[in-house]
Amino acid sequence: MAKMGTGEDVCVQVLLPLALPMAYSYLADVRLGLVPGHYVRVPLGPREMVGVVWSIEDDGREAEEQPKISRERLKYVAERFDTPPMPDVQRQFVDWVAAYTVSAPGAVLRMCLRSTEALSPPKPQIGYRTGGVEPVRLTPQRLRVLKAAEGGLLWRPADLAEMAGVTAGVVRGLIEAGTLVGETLPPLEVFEKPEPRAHQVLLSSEQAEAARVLRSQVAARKYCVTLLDGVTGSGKTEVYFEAIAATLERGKQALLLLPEIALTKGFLQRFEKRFGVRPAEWHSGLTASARQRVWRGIALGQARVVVGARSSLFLPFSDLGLIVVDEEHDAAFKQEDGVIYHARDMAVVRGALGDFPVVLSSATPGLETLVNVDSGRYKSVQLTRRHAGASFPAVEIIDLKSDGPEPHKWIAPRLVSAIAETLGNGEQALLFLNRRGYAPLTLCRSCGYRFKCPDCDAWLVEHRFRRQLHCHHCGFHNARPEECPACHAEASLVACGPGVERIAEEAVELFPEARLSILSSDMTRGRTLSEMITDIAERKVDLIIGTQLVAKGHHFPGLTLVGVIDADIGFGQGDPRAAERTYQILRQVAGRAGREDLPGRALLQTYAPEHPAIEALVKGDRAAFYDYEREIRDRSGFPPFGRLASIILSGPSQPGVERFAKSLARVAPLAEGVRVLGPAPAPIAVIRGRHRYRLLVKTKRDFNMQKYLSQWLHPVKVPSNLRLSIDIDPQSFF
DNA sequence: AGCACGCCGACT
DNA sequence: GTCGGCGTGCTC
Repeated sequence: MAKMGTGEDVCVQVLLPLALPMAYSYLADVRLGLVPGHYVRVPLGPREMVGVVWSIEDDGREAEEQPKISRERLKYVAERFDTPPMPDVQRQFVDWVAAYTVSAPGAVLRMCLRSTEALSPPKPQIGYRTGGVEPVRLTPQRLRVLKAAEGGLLWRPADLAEMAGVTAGVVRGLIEAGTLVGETLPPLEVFEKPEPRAHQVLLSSEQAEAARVLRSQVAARKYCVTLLDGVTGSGKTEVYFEAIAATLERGKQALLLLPEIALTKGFLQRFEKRFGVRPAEWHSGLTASARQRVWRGIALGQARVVVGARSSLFLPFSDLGLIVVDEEHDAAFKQEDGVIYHARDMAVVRGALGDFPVVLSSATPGLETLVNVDSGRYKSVQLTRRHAGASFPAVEIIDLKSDGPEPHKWIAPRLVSAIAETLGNGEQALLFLNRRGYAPLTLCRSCGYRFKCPDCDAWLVEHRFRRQLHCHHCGFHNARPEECPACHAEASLVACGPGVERIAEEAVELFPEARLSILSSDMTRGRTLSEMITDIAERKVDLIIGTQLVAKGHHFPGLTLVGVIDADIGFGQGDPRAAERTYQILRQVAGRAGREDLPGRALLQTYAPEHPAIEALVKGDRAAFYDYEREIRDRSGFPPFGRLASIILSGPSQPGVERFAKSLARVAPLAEGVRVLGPAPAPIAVIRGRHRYRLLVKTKRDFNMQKYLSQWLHPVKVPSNLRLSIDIDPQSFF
């Protein structure tokens, strides 16, 4: 339906949600009234696609992106959507993130267009009720449908079919026969406005002061970043809820970012209790229709508060006025594939572009954040006291070198007696081990064969409940064989090391009467997880065995003892970040104990009691740990005192990837204060059959990493069977 | 990201 | 002889 190019057409540059190097030019009738930000449907090769108008030629002068083909050959914009245009600030954000992460703007735009169906108004739903003509034939199935539909209410066909236990065809037949009559249903589920003063809780004086600071920042409507730095159980949530309330009072939208795993029913209920309505939710588990509803609600400004995982940064907020990043240190904020970004850092950028405050909340802030506080870039408010005067649990060490359990056991005698004592008092105990499954490695005693994933460079983890061996890096799993696949010896396979299932097995032997619950992401799915958490909170469980999952802010009032099975996971590889991670998670887990009037204690099993992270936990001296960590990073030039980028190459053949990685390293430009390390096999050298090599670029703090990388990589032709991805600010330093 | 085009092996 | 495997390259 191409029209003739007349003077009535404008040339617009449309960014498409594809990893293309630039926006494409199209013609559009001036009467379409296109402005930058409009969502449009445009032809692309044999198909059509939704994109966003990025710029428009202004009176005679072309926009900076020149079309490479002549104006006569340009195609026409097919449709303009009536959805409000993407705000300028979001387009700036897309460009900024693309430039920072060295990725194509279109690849970032793709994250903004996760629900293209949401661009059109939802089509009205038809509900059906009884009351039409008598059917000619009344089969038993038809009768069941009519019985289900009686009462005069309107039902959707799919629901009717399900209620009557018949197929959709039976319902359709009755509709066609005119027995069921249809009416348009009122649009369901509009977003109710959260009420800032629905239910204010009584804040402690310390909380009130912190809330006052945050409220005044919201009132100032200026960009600033504030670390809400409070020990576990000090009530940070109530404080940032006040900042959200203040934002709502000023008619702005608020975004609360949580690590995906913390987006629980419990948390949403807590929000609902405070604000009277449920917030809009955004995470990977949403259905297509929920996604559509939320996206549209945000674009139209109906949804006022969004609680979401990292991808919610790219939602089309019409009037965003605050971002809160809870558990800001959490590694889950790092997006590891596609456009690689850190949601906490990008939230700060979004705040700067939108000129509004950003709140980072944590009991164990990232070192980067603390250094930004030191330098005055970020402000900080502190909460030092726990609820109702509860103190941080006493942390004690069990030195596994001298006081460890007997061979093939994992719970040391002192921990066993502490658990017995706790359970005897009618209190709850938690055993923490950040390893899923039964055993992280299975080997053959007679020939030494080790079970390894065929597609990854990783041991297979035994899951004894399922009688399977699993790869935790890809979906691979198989049944656990009875005999060794290499030497065929029978009954020679041994499980090495513990996972949570194995700890549970030992705990059952030790405490047969205790009611036990395993909390691990692969054993608890969806609703069951929240049910299990509720069971624990209601004290239907005595002993909890859990992975990382248990560390995330759940409130268990009866829990007074935390035992850490292996406090050393993460040390030893020499990666400075690993020590920080271990410190953060142990501190969080230990903080689960004794939140109310009951004092708590934490026992850490370790081979390295002298490690600064362990010592800091015992002494309760957070500053000592961060001082140590700051010193190490400063001396070695690691972030935040230097910059890092990693270049990951992956491909089907190991020699091919290695050869290209080496050739890439050879052409790295020389520059003052830049070191290119590697290539070395990436931390997990093979994933899903793809071999991975990694180059690490380490520079001084004030260095334009993106410019350097572009100069280096732009002229390079990457073989088409290899993939090159860039990770700016990688989490792991080795 | 799709989707077409194109150049090689095994099938009715 | 064709069907179809997925490598390669283009899309305003």
